[in-house]
Amino acid sequence: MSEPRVIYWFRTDLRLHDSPALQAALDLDPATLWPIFTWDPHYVYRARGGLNRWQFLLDCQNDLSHAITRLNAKSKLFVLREAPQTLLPKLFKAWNVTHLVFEKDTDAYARERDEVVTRAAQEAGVEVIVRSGRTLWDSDQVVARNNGKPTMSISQLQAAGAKVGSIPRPIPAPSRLPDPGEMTLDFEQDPPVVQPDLNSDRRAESDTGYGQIAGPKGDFAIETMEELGFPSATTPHRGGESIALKRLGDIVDNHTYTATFEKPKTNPAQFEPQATTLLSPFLHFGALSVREFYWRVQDVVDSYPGKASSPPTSLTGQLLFRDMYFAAQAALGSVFAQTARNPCCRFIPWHLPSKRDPDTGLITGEYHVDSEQADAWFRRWKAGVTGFPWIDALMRQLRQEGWIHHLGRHSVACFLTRGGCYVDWERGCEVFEELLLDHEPACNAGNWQWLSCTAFFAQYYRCYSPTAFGQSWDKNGDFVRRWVPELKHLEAKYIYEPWTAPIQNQRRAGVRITGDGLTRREAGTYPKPMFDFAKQKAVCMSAMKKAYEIGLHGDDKAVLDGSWRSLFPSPDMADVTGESESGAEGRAGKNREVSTRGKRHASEASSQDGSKKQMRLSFGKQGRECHASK
DNA sequence: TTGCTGGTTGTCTAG
DNA sequence: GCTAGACAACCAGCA
Repeated sequence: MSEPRVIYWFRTDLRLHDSPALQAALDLDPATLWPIFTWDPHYVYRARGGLNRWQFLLDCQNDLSHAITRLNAKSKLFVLREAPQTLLPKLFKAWNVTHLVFEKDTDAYARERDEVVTRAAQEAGVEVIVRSGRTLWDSDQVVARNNGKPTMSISQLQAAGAKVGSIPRPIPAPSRLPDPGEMTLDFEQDPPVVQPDLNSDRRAESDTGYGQIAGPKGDFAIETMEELGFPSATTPHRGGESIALKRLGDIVDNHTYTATFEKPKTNPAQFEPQATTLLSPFLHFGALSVREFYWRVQDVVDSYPGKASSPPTSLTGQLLFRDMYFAAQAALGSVFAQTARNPCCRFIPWHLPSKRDPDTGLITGEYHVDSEQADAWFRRWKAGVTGFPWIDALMRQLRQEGWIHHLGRHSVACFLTRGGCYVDWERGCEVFEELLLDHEPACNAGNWQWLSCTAFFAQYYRCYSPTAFGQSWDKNGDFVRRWVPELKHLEAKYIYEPWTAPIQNQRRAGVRITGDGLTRREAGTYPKPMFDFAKQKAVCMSAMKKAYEIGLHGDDKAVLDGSWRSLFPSPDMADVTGESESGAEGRAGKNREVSTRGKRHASEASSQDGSKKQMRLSFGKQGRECHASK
């Protein structure tokens, strides 16, 4: 056999430290190794990405590229601008490749992509080597050890993980890299499918990213924000493996912080510096290995003389949650990120339900406006002008910096869904997908399901207050003053409920509480709250109770064919099927009706069926992993 | 089958 | 300022 000529395909593993896949490539002792990154149109056009996350990705790529060049002056991260499914088969031939090596990626799209690429490699006689390194344990093995079921609790994850084996220790970064070979491009570029472009409204200029496979100068350079048509990012958080390792080092040097960390006790209102590690964006891009993170922390915990915290609240516990969501996604595939067809996700007839592609059954990113009022609430939530300063501060920090504290995410997610607006969690999930630096499809969908009490968590009566919760952490409202400068000079006793401030106090603080935040917002004003929270909380709670009693899940026939309407008191309220346009107009203000009529309906149903468990409808068992036995 | 316990991260009020 | 208990009541796992 000829000497190995290896393509190492970087994807969500933009690092040199602790990369089992890169080590596997080097173990081949190749004569030639091309470190490449394919600029994949799927992520550029079909996944939502805000400016801040694009910048963070480019930071990670640049840092990795410099690190590669430090090991071999002839090498760097070579970026090729074409979909990997079409590009790699051409490269196999053009570069006379013998091996393709990459880290396993269990995201729904990534699996499909990698299957296509792997088949093409096999047809070209190229050996494919894949190693797991993105999670503590291989997610597919976790699922297998969880009886093929998605991991829906930390205890399930821990039990399955223990059966898979011990978490591998990190391996060192390589000390040398082989030369890259010739990089002839004697083939045509397959142009990307540009439409639909979910990121078009963020581009200030036209996207020239696909002008040439090797970039505008033909040197396989890393993309720039200008090349992609994006204006500058606004986040102060920068990416790259070197920053990640420095930050991790600083964290574990503080033994007390590392060993006694308890997530629920960290302050969501703390800023500059934040109360948590801010390492999640690095995990997302693979600029930091999760196993490296785990063992660096665990070693501190093991040697800590005092009482250390333990999972799930400890630092390593946070990583377990990440693995739990990854394994749940690995088991369920694409439907994990939506209600429809997801057997583990409860059906709640939220406002603003998603439209679905009738062919694939997957949500399209568009939604039905079943209530103009709910749509206005959603737009105000998204823009950070709800009139609730705690919520608005968080949403503005998210938009500006791409990061908010986990408990802040809880606050705004609860507020949008079961604890305020009664808007579909998929709407919030999409906004987070766009804005979060650390957006991880599995964790984002899982956390939205958790907070909306549709999966993982069920205590819907525990509801975050948009006023009291922030106040309990930050009595003076410094966090609000930082992000909602309109209220900067308001007295602390009014800062979380500015509408209660007498007009003289508003005048003294230089602010007037008026308007809806969306139309004709005048300088020196802050909007009125968009609803009476106590009332709206009661409406939501009652509606949740009703939906729990009915007990539908995303894969129930009644959910998929729209017949769920006959089971709910207000049958025209919302539509998760997305296939019917009926009932999509103007039903604002019916929430209260839902809650009061819901009680009657529930009691009728109970008396007919005898028990709540029997009330759960069961239509076909295929694919049921979470509630088939009910 | 029944009953109990625990579940990363709620709020409010009385004492 | 702190704590305990009420609020209203979910699910999964286990004995």
